[in-house]
Amino acid sequence: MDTRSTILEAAVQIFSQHGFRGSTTRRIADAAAVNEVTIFRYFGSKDALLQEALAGSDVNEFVNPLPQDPADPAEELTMWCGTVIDHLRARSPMIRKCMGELEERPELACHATVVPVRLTSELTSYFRRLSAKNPASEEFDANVAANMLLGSLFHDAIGRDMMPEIFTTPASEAPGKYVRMMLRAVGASQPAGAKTSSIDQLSAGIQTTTNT
Amino acid sequence: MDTRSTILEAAVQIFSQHGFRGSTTRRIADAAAVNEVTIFRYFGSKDALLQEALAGSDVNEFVNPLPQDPADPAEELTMWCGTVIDHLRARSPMIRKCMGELEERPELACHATVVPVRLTSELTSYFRRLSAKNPASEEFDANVAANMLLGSLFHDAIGRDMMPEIFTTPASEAPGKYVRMMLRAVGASQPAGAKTSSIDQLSAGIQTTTNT
DNA sequence: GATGTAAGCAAGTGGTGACTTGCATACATG
DNA sequence: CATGTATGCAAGTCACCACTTGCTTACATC
Repeated sequence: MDTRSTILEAAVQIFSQHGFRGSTTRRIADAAAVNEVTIFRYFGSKDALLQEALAGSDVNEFVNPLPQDPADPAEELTMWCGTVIDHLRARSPMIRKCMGELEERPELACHATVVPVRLTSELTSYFRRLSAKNPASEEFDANVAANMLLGSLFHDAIGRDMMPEIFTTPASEAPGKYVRMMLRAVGASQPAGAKTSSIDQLSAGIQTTTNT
Repeated sequence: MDTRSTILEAAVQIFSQHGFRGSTTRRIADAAAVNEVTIFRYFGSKDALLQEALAGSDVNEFVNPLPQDPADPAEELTMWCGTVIDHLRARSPMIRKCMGELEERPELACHATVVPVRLTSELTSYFRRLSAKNPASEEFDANVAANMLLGSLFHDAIGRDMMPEIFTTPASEAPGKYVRMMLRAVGASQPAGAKTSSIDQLSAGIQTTTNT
């Protein structure tokens, strides 16, 4: 592995433990097992280093799209939320640090928002598709539903190690519970083919693929 | 106002803007309009000052209990959530800073948790009471419901200024929307006396105004 | 063998931060 | 008037931090 990326990785790791002010160039150099001077030769300044490090770190992108055509929402959403919450939990120290830097260094903090923003829009449109497929179910605001579900995941991922006592559900089962609760709220607690309210089980069940 | 509390207040304010490392004794002294030395005479060290300041700060105070006997859950919860979210929003910089300090200074960060912990237990037991009063409604996990609702409030209060674009509902209407969604999830979208379970949309539709 | 490049190492510079010391001032109380 | 207390002010100490400079080592390539 080359020196440059070693330093970048070390910077991310140190930043997520100590925040900006606590990420001294010496600490980063030690973590990367390089000489402190090398950092300045490559990046010029601590600011530039951290900027590049964080910008590149969210490139460990989150990809695990929700299906285009909701078939079994409970199953699909539970899976997806499980992956999302794992992602968030793995990065919770980093996320906390970014939030703490919001006022003083917004250009760093914004790196923590790109994934959530994408997740929200993806989940919102999934809920919209779900609602379109279930026209007889109650009307609901897809964006509100998405924000609530993602809010629950955030709260769990970030809050569980700060306040373990408020979560009576074990971490592994939590996503499933959030999903089931939310599906009841939007009136889709049954698989999308079956129907809970009035008339058109058949049409929704039959109309298999619009295209993708 | 006496010097001591002036300093404590300034410390809280500076901390919520700059976090621990950014809260230099000089900055705090300037904000309090006292000499830097005075800080050390009163508190001995920066650590001790901030410890005392956060312990005494009003992040720890929230009083606005939910009614013992749920009468109109939508109304009561919306009111309560509105107050909670206002509380959180007003303190969001401070909360973010505390979360950022979790790894390095847990004894400071814990001050941000005492209110949420109390809120969760209060809301959980409200949901339990609600469920007991509505025995025919679907079973649900009161703690999960409470965590989801509070998670949504947190997400909104803390996330809205980081990612305004993901919230399509204006801040003022958000709590009401979260509450209505959650009440549908727990099968209590009607006032606690009425019932919604599977079949009786009609009764729900007809029963125009319980009161509001 | 000559040259270029990547990196280490030692030392230094200027700034800042926590905390101390010593002294001066103001005010209140006996 | 004398004494104590609360605060200000100037200066200093020691440590750390971002960043620089100058020199050296190791290796690879021509």
